[in-house]
Amino acid sequence: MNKNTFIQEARKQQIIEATIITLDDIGYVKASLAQIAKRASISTALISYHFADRQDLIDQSLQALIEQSATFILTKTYAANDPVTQLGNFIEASITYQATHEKEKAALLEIVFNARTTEGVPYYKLPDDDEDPLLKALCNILEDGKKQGKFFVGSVTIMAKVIQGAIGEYMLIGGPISIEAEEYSEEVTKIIWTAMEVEGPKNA
Amino acid sequence: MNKNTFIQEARKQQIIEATIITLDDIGYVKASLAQIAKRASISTALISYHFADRQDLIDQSLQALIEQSATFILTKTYAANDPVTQLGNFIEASITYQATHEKEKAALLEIVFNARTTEGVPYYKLPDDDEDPLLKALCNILEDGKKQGKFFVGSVTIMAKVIQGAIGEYMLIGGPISIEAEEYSEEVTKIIWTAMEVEGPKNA
DNA sequence: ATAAAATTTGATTAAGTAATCAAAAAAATG
DNA sequence: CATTTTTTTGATTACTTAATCAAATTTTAT
Repeated sequence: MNKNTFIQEARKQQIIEATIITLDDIGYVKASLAQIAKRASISTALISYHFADRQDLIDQSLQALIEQSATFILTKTYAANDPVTQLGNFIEASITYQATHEKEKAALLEIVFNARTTEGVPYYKLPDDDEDPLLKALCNILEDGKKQGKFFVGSVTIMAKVIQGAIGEYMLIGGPISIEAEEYSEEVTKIIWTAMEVEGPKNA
Repeated sequence: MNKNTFIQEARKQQIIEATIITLDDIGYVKASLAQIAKRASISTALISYHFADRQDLIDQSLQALIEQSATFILTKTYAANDPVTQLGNFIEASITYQATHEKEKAALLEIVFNARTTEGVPYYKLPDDDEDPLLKALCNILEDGKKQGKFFVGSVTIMAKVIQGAIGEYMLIGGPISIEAEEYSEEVTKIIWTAMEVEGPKNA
């Protein structure tokens, strides 16, 4: 039952990886079970054996993608203790993750903008506020900085959205990347700090 | 040939409208010709008569959506002459458009994040810089303000992305809208002006 | 009104879809 | 080594898809 679960878990992981590759490769619309199976070098029936249905596979892939990116970003974020540095870390890590995880970034986009609940509600319209650990962390950092008198913010919620937007926008720069990740994240950090009138190290 | 074109054009317009409604309704994946035809109360073959293929229909719908929003936003933007007000107008008009054109907003998202070129390149990865009239206008405004010594901007390109990101983020707030359009656009304008050290009327 | 042209439809086609299932293969168990 | 359990497959299922086309309808022109 132990090793058994390991093997099962390994195969599920393999199928999820193939799903991510397929989504990046040909997009959500054409990412059929057949296409995913081909990339995993298995039969389509095996996917059905390990996952309840296509929706289930997509959902588990999404969950894996979210967890992976959140771990990466939050680890780097909380390497510091003060909100000013944390914010800089958060922005930099978010951009870096995208730049170094092309496939995962694309797959995440494909799922979020295509999948819908059984009731037909698109995932991107679901209230992310409660669930999204990244948004939560970002809001906490902003609240902290505000309390400590380091940030001057009107609405924390809206400032968080603006930061998320700036990060998200980098996702959409495709093909031959015209703006380097480092340049972009430094400049965005500078902009956000200025907007909050931070006397930061990069903002002098 | 004159009235003829009118009728043809009217039908095409009707089909494009049905496409937008369908995309908003059930999403790109399920927006088949049959579903679109049903909503237009016509046969599927009639769609094929007026459009080369599904891709063509989607492309023409996208073009219509882009033109409509660009006209709306740019008209309001250039009601003013100075870059500071223009920027405020641009942000406000962009948010307002989304808030008042739910269906069009959703349809645009569905197309941009789903459609791909024949070579398989997703539309959102296409280099928008050259074509997108909104980005072009935004960059011009920022350049103007910079030249006139009213904006302090490091990289105009990146500042434009940040603004676009803040606007785009509002698109993704779905369901029971937690933030009012007016509040959001005013706060964003304030943030961006502060980031560029603008002494604006709303920024005192 | 009649002929010609444009528009619209219903039926059909060929291809692809997710999911199921009995049977084969592999692995784990005693 | 034999047998039970888990894993995997190939074939089949019922269904949806975009696109085509001859025939019917409507519109336009004469």
